[in-house]
Amino acid sequence: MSLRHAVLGLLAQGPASGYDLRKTFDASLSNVWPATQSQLYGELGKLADAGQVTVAAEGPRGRKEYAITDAGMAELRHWLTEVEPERVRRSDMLLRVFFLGVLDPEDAQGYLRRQVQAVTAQHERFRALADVVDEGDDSLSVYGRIALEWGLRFTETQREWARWAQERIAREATAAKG
Amino acid sequence: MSLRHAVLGLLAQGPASGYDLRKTFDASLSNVWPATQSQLYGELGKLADAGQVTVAAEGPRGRKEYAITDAGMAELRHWLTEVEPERVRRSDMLLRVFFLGVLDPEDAQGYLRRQVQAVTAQHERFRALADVVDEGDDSLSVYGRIALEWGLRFTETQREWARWAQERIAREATAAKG
DNA sequence: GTACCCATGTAATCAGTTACATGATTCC
DNA sequence: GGAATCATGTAACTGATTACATGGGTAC
Repeated sequence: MSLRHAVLGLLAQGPASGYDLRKTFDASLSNVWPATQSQLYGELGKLADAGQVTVAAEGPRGRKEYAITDAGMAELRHWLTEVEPERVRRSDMLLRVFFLGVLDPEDAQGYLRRQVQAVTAQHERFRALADVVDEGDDSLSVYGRIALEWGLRFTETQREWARWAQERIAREATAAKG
Repeated sequence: MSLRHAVLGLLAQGPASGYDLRKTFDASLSNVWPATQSQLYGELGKLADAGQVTVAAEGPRGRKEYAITDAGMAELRHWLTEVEPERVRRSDMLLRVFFLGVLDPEDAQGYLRRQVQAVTAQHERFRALADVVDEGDDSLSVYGRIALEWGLRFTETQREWARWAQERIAREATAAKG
């Protein structure tokens, strides 16, 4: 049910069309909540039916500009302050870790080595993004920067963990041989 | 498509029934890949149709014990070594952060304070789990412990981040007033 | 006039959740 | 005999992904 709130949150910053929202999603929200074009248009329709957004203006090429209503703002605030975030997060990266025992130790270490590389690359992408976001002073930039800081710290932690895990498996393998 | 591989991974440790798998999921895999009973039985049926598992034995009460086949092991190894894990992870906790600007600073800080509490509680649960897992010496315990270490480090990082974010918002609010 | 971007929508499919439905066996 | 546990399955619904389909406006 979070896509609905993501849309409300973006419309709380100002009116926008489905097309505008898609670009904002791709640019800033895609790291925490990806959404496809068809999902967005569908959700806007449902929100309009529920009275949480309205078509504020129509433009060329059938463009519909949506605005959040009072009911929509109330729902957004409710979600922000009263609804507890999901604590379980699916991770197929960690799921694989449970089963590394079916590989020989070299391949298990290879898996973790690739994770170090991948997460390092992602850290660099976040770093580059931070430079851009630091320019902005709108609400989405200010709080987007805080979310991005999470990404920077998270990728750093994950890199250290993957290195630690690699070593632990190496020691495990040596102990088994000797 | 990861549930399929989670099931293969568990059956790689030894034969089991759908009922057994459900218990193992609840006990160890639920933190990285939750699955419901109905999903499990459905997936076992599909895997059997695909020839990646077989019914190795039947027991009382209609119990079917499944075993992984060579084709299933090949698929599992392929998934572990060749398929890149998803890098995007949905987080409604972080999604909310983007929109904290619609709240007044006190409520925004309240949100982050609650996250500190929630993640601290989860850290403690992981710590308790670690004591239990450290006892086991089977493959799932050894690698499960490595996954758990990720959880311990991740929750620690998240707690520090949430504290930092709280302070940053406090400073932001003071600067806006002054 | 043609290529590119703006702009919206539908259909099919898949994964995951919740609820329902049923019955056998074991323990006391 | 009754409760708890073992054990499997189906149905309805929701959310997300992929692909398809269409057409208007703008810049050159």
